[in-house]
Amino acid sequence: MISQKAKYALRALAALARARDGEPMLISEIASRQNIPKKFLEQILLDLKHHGLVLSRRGKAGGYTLLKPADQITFGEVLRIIDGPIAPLPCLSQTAYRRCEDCDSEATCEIRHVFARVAEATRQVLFSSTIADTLSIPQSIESD
Amino acid sequence: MISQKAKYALRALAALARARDGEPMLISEIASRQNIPKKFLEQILLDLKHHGLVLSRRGKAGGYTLLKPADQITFGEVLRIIDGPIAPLPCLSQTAYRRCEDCDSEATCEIRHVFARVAEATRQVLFSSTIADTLSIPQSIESD
DNA sequence: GACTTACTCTACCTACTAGATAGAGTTTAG
DNA sequence: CTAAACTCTATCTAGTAGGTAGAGTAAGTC
Repeated sequence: MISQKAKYALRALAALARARDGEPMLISEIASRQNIPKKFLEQILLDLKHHGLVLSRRGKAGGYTLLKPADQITFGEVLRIIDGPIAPLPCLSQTAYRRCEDCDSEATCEIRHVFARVAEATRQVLFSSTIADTLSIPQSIESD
Repeated sequence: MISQKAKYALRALAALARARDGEPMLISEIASRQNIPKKFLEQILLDLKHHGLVLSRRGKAGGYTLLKPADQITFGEVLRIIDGPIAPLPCLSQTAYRRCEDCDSEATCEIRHVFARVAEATRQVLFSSTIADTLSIPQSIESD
């Protein structure tokens, strides 16, 4: 299961991708549109900003905008920022490799092979899916 | 990431699959061979027993044995028992479906599609891999 | 240049879970 | 009847998820 935080992050980016060109979007607007606790969303957006996915402006007429085109932000990179490694075992992570403490050796680990295939399959989907893909989902009509 | 507990469970089953035909294997033997805390392993095996994967005998000459052939125990079913749902979102779980609280509707959820593909890809691997697959991994030689 | 709006940052809180440990109880073989 | 071995319930500790609070800072606007 991915975390609630990761879901919020992806949905927030999806909301930004729908924003009219270049117009910054308020945290509070994203929060209400996407049903995300505002103060929690602040943290998430800040995190995404620190990782170069979005850009912010303070003060009046401030808000957030995407820093990269939506089709260049993959689900995989967002999940890595928010939830950490994609791999199901630490010894299979590309970005945060760690030896399994209790494992004698990776060559003789009986379960590593299977999970390597899981990791590969998962990455295949996550890094070929982008925020742009969320734009094709019809949104419920809401009075403006 | 899968839990440590799930790793232990899979490795314990792998150990049982290597046991000489029908011979029950002691918890303590599995624990020492696989480097698993014994008391923790007890709980895990008990859990697997309650789910019909293994069989136990108490008393002298007791121990654990597989209840099904190794090639009929999939990684997926073990993970479900120990870690719960395979799906990355509650609304995509086959065995523990739950609506996402913060989601307006599943039809308009912008991220569900992508994770449905992740779930499918993951299941494909996990339910086609069995404990029998672990038998092909060479084990380090250890003096008996 | 004060006011207001809106992002920024740090701290904190509560409930839950992972990962384990402890120990009394029960079954079986011999 | 006793020793071996599984069974069950309780408990513990550290860490994390998910969220809240509030003071601080920057960017307009009148």
